[in-house]
Amino acid sequence: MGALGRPWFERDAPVVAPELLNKLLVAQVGGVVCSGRIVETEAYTEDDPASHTFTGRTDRNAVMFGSAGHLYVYLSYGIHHCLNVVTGRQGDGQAVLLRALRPVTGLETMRIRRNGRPDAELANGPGKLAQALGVSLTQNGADLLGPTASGVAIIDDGVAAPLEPAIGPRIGISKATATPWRFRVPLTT
DNA sequence: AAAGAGATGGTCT
DNA sequence: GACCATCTCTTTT
Repeated sequence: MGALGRPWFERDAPVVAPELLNKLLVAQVGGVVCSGRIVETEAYTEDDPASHTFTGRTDRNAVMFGSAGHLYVYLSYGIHHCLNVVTGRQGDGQAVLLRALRPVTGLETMRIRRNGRPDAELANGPGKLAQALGVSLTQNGADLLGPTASGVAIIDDGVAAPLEPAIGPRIGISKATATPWRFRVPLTT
């Protein structure tokens, strides 16, 4: 139980992505605390054609070039928000996209935010989990390691990352589609 | 069960 | 003006 140190994140995204599995993402928005266990991630690096940072630093992706352990939020398709954890050394331009959570606390609020959708569909996608937690561009750049000062944090509650995560190609991209940088917690029996 | 299309807006060429 | 790190609803097998 406890916080992860910043050095823990100062490694390449493809290394951090599988290790983020089973960590808790906690968000306090509007006085309500919601949390979920991270069950699917994707890695994006600076020399990766599918990454927002591939063509260099811009206003939008500036956070990705910042220090590790911060939250990079962007608007996807003009409708949804997607949450990323910045990794690597300062100036690197790497991040891990959080693709799915298993809801742990704040289910009632999540159901409302997700418009009464079935529990299985509360946070089983990158846009869905952002909506369920109530996180949007307001939290872009938030420090995920501080004592909840930002309202969003990643916590290690002692559940280890899976020894053999399911690995596959990333989803929803048109470049570098063969790179196997998507990681999932294996289906439990 | 699978495939298709519309929504919707910031970012970049 | 094109392109999306998506989601949901509708239409078609």
